[in-house]
Amino acid sequence: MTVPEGQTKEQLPPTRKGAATRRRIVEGAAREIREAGVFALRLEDVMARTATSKSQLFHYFPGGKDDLLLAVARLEAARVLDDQQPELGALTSPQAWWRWRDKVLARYRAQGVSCPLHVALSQLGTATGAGRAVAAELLAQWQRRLAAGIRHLQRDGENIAAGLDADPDAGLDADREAAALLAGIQGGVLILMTTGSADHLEAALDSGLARLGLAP
Amino acid sequence: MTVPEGQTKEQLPPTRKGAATRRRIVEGAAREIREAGVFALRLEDVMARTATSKSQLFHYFPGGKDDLLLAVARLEAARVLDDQQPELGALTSPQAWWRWRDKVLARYRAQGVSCPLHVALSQLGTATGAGRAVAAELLAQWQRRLAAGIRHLQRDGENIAAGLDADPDAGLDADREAAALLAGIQGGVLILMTTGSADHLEAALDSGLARLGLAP
DNA sequence: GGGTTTTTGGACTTGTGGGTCCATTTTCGG
DNA sequence: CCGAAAATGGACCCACAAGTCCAAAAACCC
Repeated sequence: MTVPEGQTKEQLPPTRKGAATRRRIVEGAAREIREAGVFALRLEDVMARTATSKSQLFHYFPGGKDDLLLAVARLEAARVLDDQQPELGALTSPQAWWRWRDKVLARYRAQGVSCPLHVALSQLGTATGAGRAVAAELLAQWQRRLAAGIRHLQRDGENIAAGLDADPDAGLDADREAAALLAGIQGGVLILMTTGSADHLEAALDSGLARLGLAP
Repeated sequence: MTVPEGQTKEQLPPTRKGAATRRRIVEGAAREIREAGVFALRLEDVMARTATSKSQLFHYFPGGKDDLLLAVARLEAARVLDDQQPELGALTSPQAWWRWRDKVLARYRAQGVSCPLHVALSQLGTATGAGRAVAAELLAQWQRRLAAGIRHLQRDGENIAAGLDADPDAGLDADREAAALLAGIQGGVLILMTTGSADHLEAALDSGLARLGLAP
């Protein structure tokens, strides 16, 4: 109802060749954005890089540029979680948590000042709603896994410190803490994007883990 | 050196009338953005709303749209800190911290899904560097005040709990904790912008304050 | 009050890059 | 191997808002 135009449907091409072309276009656009930024992104560039014609672009992305951008956003969103695996999927020990922390930090340090997902989303004109949905879904999944990891920590803490009461994170609401940690990460990345320094991201991660009772 | 074109200089009009016009334009553009978003922002709209002509726009903002956007960003950046006063300037007691927390939360809840500053910055084409500078300066000031507040808390803690060692925040690096807290806020706002829910912002704030030893 | 600078009006240019169309070729199912 | 559906090439369009210009009016300074 709130999506009057735009082509939000994932439309998978029926033929093998078509699917390949579509993939090529999306990946090419993604690389283009990573290298040159979204501002510079013209359909022509994508055409040149992926050796396709305009008719193909509009064939696979009837909604035009927004549609393509949305596909790129989906790709990049998937990559965000993938890049944190396998740790994010199995935050079952303090060691796993720290490995995860290091991976996140390294990933965003390497990515540097330009976040393809954030920037793709920000350029979405008409299909803003759909873009938000992609981002929201990513955040939800991310948070879910963090919360699972926190609960794991809490269970282990209970077993080990049964009888004692020194466990720092026993009384915490796992979802809420996951939300706070996720917010810290997002903010850290945002600040990294504007200042070029990952200090805030690192501080947020370390502060968050400390709060969960994980000492460096 | 890295600013080849663009008009980064603040150029204050020499005459009274000129200054007024310039202000009118910036404020009109800011309102326009708040109401309709940046995507919708056309110079014509600004002209209509502020009763100015194109020559005026380019007279006061030789760099064109980017230049204007930058001015809006500066305005909104100033507003961000102002809206947190007077608490942010005097985080000298737990009560002040909590009042500040409430104010931040209320401010961003009211602002809702669209952050004028963030969105103005994101639309800056050429003058991206200058935009980053504005954002970086805002973050730096913000963090400085948080850090000052944390140090205050630590000093008070020492006095009160002299001899004891139960003070939770005594050993913390104030700047680092301020950085983490700021990251949480930024991330919370970012998430608010994409999901419409302020839960993350609230979680980040509460988690951050708890870490500073401030119980609700 | 006169000369200079600033401010303002508004018509005109521009060019760019997104979007449309149709003809041709290729793929694919049976 | 044939006919339908899908994929592709590339010419064309064109809206549209950013940016330019010059001349008239107002403000300022002494």
